[in-house]
Amino acid sequence: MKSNQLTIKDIAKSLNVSISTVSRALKDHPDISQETKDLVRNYAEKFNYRPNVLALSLRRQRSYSIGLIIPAIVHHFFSSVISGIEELAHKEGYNLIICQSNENQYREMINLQTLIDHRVDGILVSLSKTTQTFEHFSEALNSGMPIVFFDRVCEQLEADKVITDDYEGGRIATEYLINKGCKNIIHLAAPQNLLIGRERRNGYCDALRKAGIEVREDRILKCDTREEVQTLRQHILNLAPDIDGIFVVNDSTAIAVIQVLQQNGFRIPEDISVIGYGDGPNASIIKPELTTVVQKGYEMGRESVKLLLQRLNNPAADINYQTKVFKPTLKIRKSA
Amino acid sequence: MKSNQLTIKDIAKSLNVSISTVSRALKDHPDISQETKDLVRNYAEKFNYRPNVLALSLRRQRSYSIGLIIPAIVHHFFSSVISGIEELAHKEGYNLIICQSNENQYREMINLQTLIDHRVDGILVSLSKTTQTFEHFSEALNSGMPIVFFDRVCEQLEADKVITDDYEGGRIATEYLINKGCKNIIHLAAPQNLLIGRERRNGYCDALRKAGIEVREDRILKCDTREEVQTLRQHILNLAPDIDGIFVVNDSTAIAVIQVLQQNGFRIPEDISVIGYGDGPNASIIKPELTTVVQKGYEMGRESVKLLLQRLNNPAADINYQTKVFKPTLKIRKSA
DNA sequence: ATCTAAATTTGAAACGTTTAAAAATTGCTT
DNA sequence: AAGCAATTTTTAAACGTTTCAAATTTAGAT
Repeated sequence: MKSNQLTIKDIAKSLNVSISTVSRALKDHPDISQETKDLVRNYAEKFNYRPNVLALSLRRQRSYSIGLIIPAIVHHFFSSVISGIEELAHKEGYNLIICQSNENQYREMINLQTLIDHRVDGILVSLSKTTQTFEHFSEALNSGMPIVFFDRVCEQLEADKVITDDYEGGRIATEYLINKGCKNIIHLAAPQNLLIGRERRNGYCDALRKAGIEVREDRILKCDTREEVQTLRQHILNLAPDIDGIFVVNDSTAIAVIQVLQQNGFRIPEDISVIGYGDGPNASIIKPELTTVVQKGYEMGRESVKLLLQRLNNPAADINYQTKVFKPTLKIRKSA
Repeated sequence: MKSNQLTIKDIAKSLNVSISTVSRALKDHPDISQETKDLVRNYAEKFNYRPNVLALSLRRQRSYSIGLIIPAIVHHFFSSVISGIEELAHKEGYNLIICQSNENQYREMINLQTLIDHRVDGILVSLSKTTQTFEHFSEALNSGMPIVFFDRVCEQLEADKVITDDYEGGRIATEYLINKGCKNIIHLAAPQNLLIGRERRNGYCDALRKAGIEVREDRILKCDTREEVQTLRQHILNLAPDIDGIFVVNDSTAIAVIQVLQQNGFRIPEDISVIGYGDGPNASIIKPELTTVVQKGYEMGRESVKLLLQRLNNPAADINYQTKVFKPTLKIRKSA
């Protein structure tokens, strides 16, 4: 923040006109004579005047920046969401302030406060895994802050949302396994406080029921990271001889499972079929290549910004929250 | 930017004291009586007063935000750098404005201007692949904007830098191949306008020379993305029968090469050894697992912020730019 | 009671911008 | 040459803070 930046005031002094004349000349206000406009604009051009965005925001009561709270940047899904957000936001003249919650509710709350303090015009959020209460968000919403939730949303919060139909995702994955002839399918699930966790699981359960297969609680494991696969390694291996299909809540966990199984002599998909969720670049690196549910991160990012901008540009429409739902598809490769 | 946010002015009015008293009470200024302090602070607490960061920045002539220009968020290396940056920056009270250049010089220039317009206190940059001229940066530097370059830096620019010793990286990778008995080693290189591209290549060349192996131009291919591997597919396959080692400038390209070679009947590492660069999560998914040069993204991110903060907190030390160099190590797995 | 010093509070300017309203300038008409 | 309208420019307030300098209040000493 070097303050050797030229200001409107400097221009006014140099040119011996008033500050407001400069301001108006720069934005082509009809009151100003052509002569003066040229004078001011040439000077501004020549010395590379750039308005101070901070002052503008303060004056306008609008910052043209939007905040993002995201569990972790390093996951491919999230970073592709960010790409989509960044792309559209910048194109529309907004800049992005990104905060990571690191899957931690407390950090998430701090992040939210930071963004409010910075007077962002709106906020995009994907909930952390450990978030159990939502007052911080409902307070912000009540105070009038536009918030769009994406992917990891929460039912209780009335707000704009962008999601994939995770129930459907769980269903088509499980049905595919069933159609392949699998009879004993386990599910490695996300934490059940997350809606996406419950939905994918429900899709899985309903698909089984529809096929007349009993849903067994001992065949649903909470396991959604590589690390957890290591922790549950023995448990999974004990289960392995009795099962012929696994529906896993995300790709990297699915890959870790495949690796563990392969190391222990199980053949994928001959002995056990595995389906992941996400379709990141890893999916086509693992051998056998991973059959997985496609999640459109980039598009979801864009859509979230769209929804937010709609609300920003139309603050009248107080109510009428929208939920944009992406339909998941199954990318069939070799692992199932 | 809902303006129903409580201001210091509101508090002053409600409490029938002056604005400056409120301001001072809140920051525990010794002039203010304990009584008044309590009064003000209780009120502020009760109604959840939060200072307007925009106004603060304007007044202080310091925004406590730093800008980041990065080629692409979706690459694991860069997203782990971001993580490191975000972590430390937030901890130190700075917030982060992230811009993607998408490997495009023009976008990079726009990004830079945006950040300057936002009066960030300093900027972190990793150059885009297509950046050929550097006036935009030297101008910013000259005007006093602190800039730290990381990973993709440029020799001509005098500034703080954080890099890995890429020459060394190229050297140890190539030497390892030579020690394994490889005699015909090709190099898939990054664009040579990037310093990292030249350095890794030079490391490769020198290692060959030192071993008495002729350096052949036709054995150095510009090829640093999955897509380019597809484009050069036939060329690579034509070369393949005559070679026994490949040093590739990044992991994802290395993986793509392995896949192409395997599909065409070459065995890795028996027929051809392959070494990558980066050590992202993909490296241990591919079969055979990838031997690769380790790049510490998270740590480089943190170090960049550290350097920047040093400069921000010590604007006196005009000169004396620092370059922090990380020593690369080789992670030996199965592909070489 | 008055004075003085110390303690406390307030007013005003500043950061860089916009904009409503007032003021000054111009150019026609007569 | 005066009057008037139209054109152009300026003044001032505002956005939410901080902070210097000035003003006010308090309390102790006479």
